[in-house]
Amino acid sequence: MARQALPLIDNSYYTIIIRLNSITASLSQAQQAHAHILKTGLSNHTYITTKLLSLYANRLHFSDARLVLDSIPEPDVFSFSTLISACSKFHHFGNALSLFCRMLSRGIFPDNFVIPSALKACAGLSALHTGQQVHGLASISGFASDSFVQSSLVQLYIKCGKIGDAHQVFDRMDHPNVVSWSAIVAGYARQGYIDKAKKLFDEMRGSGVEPNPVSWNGMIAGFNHSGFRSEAVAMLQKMHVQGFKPDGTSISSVLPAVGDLEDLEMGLQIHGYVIKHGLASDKCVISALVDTYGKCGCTLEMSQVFDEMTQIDLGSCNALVAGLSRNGLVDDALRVFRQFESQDMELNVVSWTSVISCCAQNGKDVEALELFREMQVAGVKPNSVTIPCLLPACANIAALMLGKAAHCFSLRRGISCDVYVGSALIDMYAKCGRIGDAWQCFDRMPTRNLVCWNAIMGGYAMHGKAKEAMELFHTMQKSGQKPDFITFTCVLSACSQNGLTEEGWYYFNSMSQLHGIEARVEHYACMITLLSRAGKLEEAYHMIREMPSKPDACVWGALLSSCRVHNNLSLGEVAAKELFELEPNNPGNYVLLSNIYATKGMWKEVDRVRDMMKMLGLRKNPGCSWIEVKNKVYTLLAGDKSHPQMTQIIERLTILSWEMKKSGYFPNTDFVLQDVEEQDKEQILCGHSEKLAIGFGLLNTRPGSPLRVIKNLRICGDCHAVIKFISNFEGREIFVRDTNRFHHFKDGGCLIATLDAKGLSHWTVCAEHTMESKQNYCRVNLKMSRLTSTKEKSKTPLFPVLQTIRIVMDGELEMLKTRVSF
DNA sequence: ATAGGGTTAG
Repeated sequence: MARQALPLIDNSYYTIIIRLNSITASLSQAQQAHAHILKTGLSNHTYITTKLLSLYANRLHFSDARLVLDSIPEPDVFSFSTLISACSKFHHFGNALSLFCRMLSRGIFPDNFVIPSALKACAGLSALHTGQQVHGLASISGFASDSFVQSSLVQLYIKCGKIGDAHQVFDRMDHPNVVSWSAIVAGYARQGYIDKAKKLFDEMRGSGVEPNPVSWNGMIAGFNHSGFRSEAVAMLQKMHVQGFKPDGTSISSVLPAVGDLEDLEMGLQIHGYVIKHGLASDKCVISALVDTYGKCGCTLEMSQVFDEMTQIDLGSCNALVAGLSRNGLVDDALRVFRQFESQDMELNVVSWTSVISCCAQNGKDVEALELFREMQVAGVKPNSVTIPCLLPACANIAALMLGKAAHCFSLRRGISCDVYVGSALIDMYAKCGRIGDAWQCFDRMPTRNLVCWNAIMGGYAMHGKAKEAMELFHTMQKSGQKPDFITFTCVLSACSQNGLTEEGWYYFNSMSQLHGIEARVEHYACMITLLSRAGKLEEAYHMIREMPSKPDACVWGALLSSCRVHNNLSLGEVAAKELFELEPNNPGNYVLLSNIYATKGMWKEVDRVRDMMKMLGLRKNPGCSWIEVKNKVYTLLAGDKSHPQMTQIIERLTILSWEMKKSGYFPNTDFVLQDVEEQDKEQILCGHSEKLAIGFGLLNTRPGSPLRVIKNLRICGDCHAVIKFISNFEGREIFVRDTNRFHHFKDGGCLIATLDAKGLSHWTVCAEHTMESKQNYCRVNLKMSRLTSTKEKSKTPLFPVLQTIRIVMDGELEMLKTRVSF
């Protein structure tokens, strides 16, 4: 489209151009000029209007720019290009592409300036397919050999992970300049092709193009990104040796690698370099330093770097929160976070995700969900990192509905294919008893990494589906994915739950022989469980003795649990003695031992264990009876003895107890009552013991409907027997999960299977705890929540959901209170 | 008028 001829003499025309050119910052100047242009009728001049459009666009006033563009009677490629490139420049990629399409649809032919802008937008959106179409367009338009176009194509393909395609374009370039060289080299480094990257780096020099600091930094960042940490550090050293001065970017690219390597020495050296070269004013360098010290466990140095910072920077604040959380200083992390919040800092998605992840990783599941709600209220949008941080919290408290909402959110945001999101979803569904949904998530993933495979295998193992887990193990290998030690933990735990001794041994041995993976404590724990469940207690004990590393609580716990099942006193005492050392505050161990004594009628010893617990301040009552359970219920309900269900509950418990005794369960001992804090009445009521919870569940669900018990605790022998008995007696399926401790989980009789989804109200008994903070068990909180019926579900909005969920949860408590008011 | 490198959350 030819531009309009300039008027010969038109003062206002030149005046306005001079004026437009002189506008530097102020938007109001642009608006004034705009008004003037409209007034003088100069808006027909494409050159002027395009200039104006550029003013608006480069001040991020896209809507005004768009208005101007639309007002141009015959816009040319230059007008469109101006706006499209501004959109791309400021990351408004969607706008850029829609404008590009509009341009094409108006029959305006693209030029070699607009195509790179469009390609940049495609790269920004990782829109490979659209990018390929633009590539095609560039080819038929004869711009495929334009070096800017080629360079943009290289960028696009690298961004979309198509390094091969990027290289093809690159190869066709006549004389790639340092920019293109750097891009392709960084692309290879980022994808983890370190040898290829190094080779190209040398080739670049060979072809007479000298790398500049950007080229070096690209390599360092690329290596770091693909997990080649030592390579990244080595690259920095090489850069330094060869006389290139590492700048702030080099330092902030290499520091994460230094932190991951926990190479404090290197960190200190780099810190020295930073001070010496005046890089301490660089925000990224500071936040990376905070992060590095945090990763090296130097919280003092970390705080020092943070405090010395002259200007507060969000990145460093986030790094500080993460560093505190990483070093177990959860309360400090939360306090610091709240402090930043109260200072009116513009917290971003990283800030919120850090603190959510901090809670979720430290047993504060409910807090994590509450923070997620606050995040939504604050108007910060969760992303593909937030969701996998949140999902474990959902899984731990079996908040299936919220987990599903997070799933819907991921689908809508198009992040459900992300390997982290997908793996977290698989895990969440599996832990909420929905192995079918977990499988669907897995099945629909377009790309899977090891984490995904492990998640689904772990899920099947958790559900006692050993056959499926083993099949997946082989499918995975066929697909070329190599197993790691977690894979073997999943497979072995699947075997151990199903008594597959032979298979267990096979996988255990093949681990080091075929895959070069040394057996860790958790693998031994699986084998110990497998052997001891099969009654081969001596063999299990022998294996513990032969273990290369020090057996941990899981190992001894597996033995003790089975000793309780088989009532093997001598080995039980050995295991208990070890456990009392390793986990002096875990009441379950004392209970298991005292149960063995009780079975043998050794009441003196039972008393001795009781005394030990009393001395340690462990509020547990080993070997207490159903009578005591009943008394407990009375005490709890003291405020309202006339509750309509009270009598029924007591009756039910009495009948069950009687029937159990009659059927020969527990000839000598009675049930274990899980003791909890008096002040948390609803918690006591909800999860005082599996037996109570199941009792309530039996009472409040339709006969025959499945129940599930979700526990994060080691389930001791008696509880197993209760569950086993009730499932037979009531003809109900009772699903039990013991998070993260597959090998302690499930005795022969406990079924684990999928819950039905017929909209029945299920009771979910959640024991929330898990944190074994290094050595000791923390306090155990038991919780109960109810999964809503299908009807209720449909009323619940998806996202943002937490507010609703909270209300539902509180509502549940209300409901509980009215049912069994306390 | 267009182009390559950075921190913090999994």
